[in-house]
Amino acid sequence: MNIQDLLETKVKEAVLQVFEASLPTVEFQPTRKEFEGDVTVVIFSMLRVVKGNPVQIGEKIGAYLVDQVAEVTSFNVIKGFLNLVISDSFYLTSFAAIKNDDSFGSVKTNAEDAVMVEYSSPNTNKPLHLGHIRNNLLGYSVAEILKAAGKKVYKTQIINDRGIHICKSMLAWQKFGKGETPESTGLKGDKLVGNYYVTFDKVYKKEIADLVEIGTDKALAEKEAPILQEAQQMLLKWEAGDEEVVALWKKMNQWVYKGFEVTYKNLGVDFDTLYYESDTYLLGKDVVAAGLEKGIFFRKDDGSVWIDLTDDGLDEKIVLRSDGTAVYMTQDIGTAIQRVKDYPDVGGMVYTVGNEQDYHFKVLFLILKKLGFSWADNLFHLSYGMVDLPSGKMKSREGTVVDADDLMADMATTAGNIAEELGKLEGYSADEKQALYQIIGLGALKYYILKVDPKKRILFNPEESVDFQGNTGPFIQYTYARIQSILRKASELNLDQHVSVSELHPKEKELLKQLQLYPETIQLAAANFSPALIANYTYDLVREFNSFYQNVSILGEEDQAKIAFRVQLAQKVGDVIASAFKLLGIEVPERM
RNA sequence: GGUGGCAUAGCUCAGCUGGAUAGAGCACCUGCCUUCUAAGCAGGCGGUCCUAGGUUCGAAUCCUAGUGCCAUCACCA
Repeated sequence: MNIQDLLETKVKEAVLQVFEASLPTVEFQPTRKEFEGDVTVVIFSMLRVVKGNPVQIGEKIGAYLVDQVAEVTSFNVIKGFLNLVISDSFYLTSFAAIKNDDSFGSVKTNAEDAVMVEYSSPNTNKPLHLGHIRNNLLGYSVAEILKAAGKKVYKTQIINDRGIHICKSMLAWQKFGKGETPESTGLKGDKLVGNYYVTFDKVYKKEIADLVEIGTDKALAEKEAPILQEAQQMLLKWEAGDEEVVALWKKMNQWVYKGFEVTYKNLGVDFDTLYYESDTYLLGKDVVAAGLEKGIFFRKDDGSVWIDLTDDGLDEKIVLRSDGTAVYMTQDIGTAIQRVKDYPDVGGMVYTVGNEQDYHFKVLFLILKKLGFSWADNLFHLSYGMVDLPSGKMKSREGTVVDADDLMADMATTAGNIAEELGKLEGYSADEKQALYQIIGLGALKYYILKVDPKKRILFNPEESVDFQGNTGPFIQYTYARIQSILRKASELNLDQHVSVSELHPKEKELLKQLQLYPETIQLAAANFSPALIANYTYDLVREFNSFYQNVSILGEEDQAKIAFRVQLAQKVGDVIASAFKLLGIEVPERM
C-alpha cells in the first residue's frame, strides 16, 4: 500500500471536515533531508480552495491527520509545507509484504497488450560501432522495461541487407579481395567485409581526384567515377536476380551475420524475430496503390506518387518513384503492416533509431494514421542523440569509428587491471576472473551509456576511459557483491527469520522508502521509454545502502532480531539491484 | 530560410505532474581500513540553471522572442 494513496483521501477528508472545502487533488513530495518528516503535503496548492494562512492551514490538517491516521505519528509545518512523520510500523509492514515477492516491481504480463520493439537494424557492409551499441542497449533495455511494466514484447530488427552500400563492399572484395575469406584471414566476417567498404571509398576518392585533375567538375566526377558506376551496375544486376551477384551477396552477408552474432552475444542482446530489407523492400506498393484510390496519396505528372502533409505542418513526401519503384518510406509502410499481419496481437511499435530520422518517422506515423490503422496511434520513435567523438562524427567508410568489439574488449581489460591492483579475487580461477572482468567492463560501458537521457548527444572520448567510480555500473555492482558477501556469512549464522523488530534506524527507514519507489519507477521508465530513469533510481538506492552499510553494523549488531531484519533488508536491496540491472541488460557479480 | 532536439558547477550528468537553501559523480582539498569487501563512507570547495520578457503566491521546469550547437527539409537508406 502506497502511503500517498492513503494520505490523499485523508487529507481531502481533513479539508472537508475542518474547512468545509473539497480539494480536487493533493500534492505530495518526499520530505527534504534537512527537515524532519517522511512525506510532505504542499499547502500552497490548496490556497485556491482554502482561504487563509498556509501555516495555520497546515497546522490544522496536521493535527487532524495525527489524530485520525494511525500511520502519521507527528508533523511540523514550515512555510507552506506540512511535513508528516510516518510510523516505523507502516514501513515495517509494507516491507513484510514485499520482502518475499520475487517479482517485486514488475507487473504481470498482459498477453493482449503486445508491442514490437525494433532496434539495431544494421547495414550488412560494416561492423557494429559505438553508435550501434547505444542503439542496441537502448532498444534492448526499453524492451525489458516494457515487459516488466506488463507488456508482451517482441524484439525485432530490420536488417539493411541490400542497396548500393552493400554493393560497394561486394565490388571492392571482388576486385581486390583475391578470394580472401574470414577463415583465410582469421578476421571476423563483419570486419573483413567492412575493410572492403573502406577500400571502396579509398579507390572512389582517388578516382574522383584523378578526374578533377584532368579538369572534370567535382560534382560530375563524384557521379562518374568508374567504380561507383560499376557498383550501381551491380545493384541493378542484384535487383534483376543475377545469379553470380546474388551468390556473392549471400556469401558476404553470411560472413557479416556470423560476425554480428558474436557481437550481439558479447553485448548480451537478442531478438525474437528478424526482418530483412531484401524481403520487405518491395512491400508497401500495394498499400500505396490502395491509398491512391482513396485519395490519401496523389500522382504527379511524371508518375511519382506523393502525400501532401502541409496541413499537418509538414511537407509533401514522395512514397513511390516515377519509375514505380519503392522508396524507404514505401518499404517502412509495408514492413509495419506486415509485422501486424505476422503478429496480430501487436498493438504498437517502438522504433529505436537515431534522431537524424525524426522527420522520417513523424511522416511515417502520420501516413499510417491516415491509412486508418488502429495501431498507428501507438507508434513511438525512440529517438536518441548521436554518439560523437571529440574529433567529430564517426564515419565507417573513413575508418573513424570506435569499434564495438574492440571497445567491449578494452573495457574488460581495464576492469581486469583495476581488479588486479585491488587484488581481492584470491581463489578465483583465470577463467572465472576473465568472466568477471567481462561483467564489470560491460557493466561500466552499458551504465555509462544508459544513464544518460536518450535524447542527449553523447560525446565519447576514447582517451579518457569510462569511469569505474562514483555514479557508474561497477560502483553498483560492487555494492551488490558486498551484499552477497554479507548474505554468505549470514547464512552460516542460523538466523531466526521470524523474529521482528518494531523500531527503525533512520538509515533503515530511508532505505525502505527508496525500495518502495521501485514499482513506480518501472512504470515511469516504461511510460517515458527511458532506461536512464532505472539507472538513476538504482544509483540512489545504492548510495542509500552504502550509507547504511558504513554507518550501521549488520552482522556486528547484538540484537538477533535486528541482525535478521538487516540481513533481509540487505537481501532485498540486492534483489532490486539485480532486477533493475537486468532491465538495463547488466549482470551483477557475486564477488568483485 | 522552414521544422525538430539540446543548452544546469571546470568536466560528465540528475532534477517526476511548476514548490522549501538547484542535486550527484569526476577533478581538487580534509578525515575514516586490527571490526560485515575503502571500486566505499563522512565532509569541504565549486552555480548568471544560455539571454530577455511574460504567466503564477511560487519558474531550471510553463509561454513568447532571441542566441549557440546538432539534426532534418533528396525519385539515398
